[in-house]
Amino acid sequence: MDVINAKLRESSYRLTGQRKAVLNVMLENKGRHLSAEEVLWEARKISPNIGIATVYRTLEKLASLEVLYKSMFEGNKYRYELAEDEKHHHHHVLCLACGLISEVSGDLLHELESDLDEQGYKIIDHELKFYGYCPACNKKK
Amino acid sequence: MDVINAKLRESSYRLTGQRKAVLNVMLENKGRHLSAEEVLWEARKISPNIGIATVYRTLEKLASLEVLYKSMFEGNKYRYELAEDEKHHHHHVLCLACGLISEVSGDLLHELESDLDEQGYKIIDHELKFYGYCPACNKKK
DNA sequence: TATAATTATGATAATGATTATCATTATATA
DNA sequence: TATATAATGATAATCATTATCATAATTATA
Ligand SMILES: [Mn+2]
Ligand SMILES: [Mn+2]
Ligand SMILES: [Zn+2]
Ligand SMILES: [Zn+2]
Repeated sequence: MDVINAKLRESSYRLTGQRKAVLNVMLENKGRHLSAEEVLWEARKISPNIGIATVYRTLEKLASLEVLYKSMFEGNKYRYELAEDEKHHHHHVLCLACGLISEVSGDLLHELESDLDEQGYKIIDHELKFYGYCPACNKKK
Repeated sequence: MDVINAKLRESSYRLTGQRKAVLNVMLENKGRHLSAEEVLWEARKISPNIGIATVYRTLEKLASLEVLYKSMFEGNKYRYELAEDEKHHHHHVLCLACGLISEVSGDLLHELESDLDEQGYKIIDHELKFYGYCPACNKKK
């Protein structure tokens, strides 16, 4: 939280009531992947008049500061999650039955990346998503 | 092409002029990743009155038959490519400078998948995207 | 063949997430 | 306090995709 505050100040972003609200929502949902709309409903419990535009703006700012990660899940909707610097670069498993999003921290992709390096590519980032059934849904069948 | 025809017949889909046009476009662009809009323009050279709805419908059908692969690239737009069964499950490298989409056929992800298997997951599919600079753009800097 | 049933098409409206606009308000600075 | 700057919320615009629906083409049936 102090780190986040520092990042905001560095970029001369004011920590307004609305931004505090959005931040609180994300902090209280550590580990969850929320859509802008979901953040809006939660944030309105703290800052009742906050508008969707401000939510989008704040989420974008926080993502650009790497306080949040932004990722597309349903194919037409972004979701945001708190970036915990420990598992900096993690990946996702999506359950095709219940929609559960779980995480994979292992990262054996560096071998592929170094292959690409040798071919002349400069790889900056990668994103991996597994699709399948979570343990609970897998048992039910 | 015979295979595709067979697949269509199996599903009792008529191979209409419009569908032939869309198919031709995809066949003549083997290896490229086209948006629905791009397919529309090309298809109109063959079937001038074809509408965007028919293009979407046809692309969806062909994707469900696994004749095409469908994948999101720009974050808000799907692209379709001919599914060549050789490199069945390939992955993508996106150049952040010129937008070039190249492909990675290596697949070291099975280790991650088997980890998940042991945890009770049933993995059906996965999608990996690298973001970075292609060799050409990488040199220019 | 004539007719009925099915499937496909194209124009256009609707949808839904995101972005842009703009007048108003809050905050910081001189 | 006056003034510049940043932030906000309502709402319109955008853009890809999907739904609707009347019409046309194809196939099955009598
Ligand atoms: Mn995550
Ligand atoms: Mn490809
Ligand atoms: Zn599940
Ligand atoms: Zn490039």
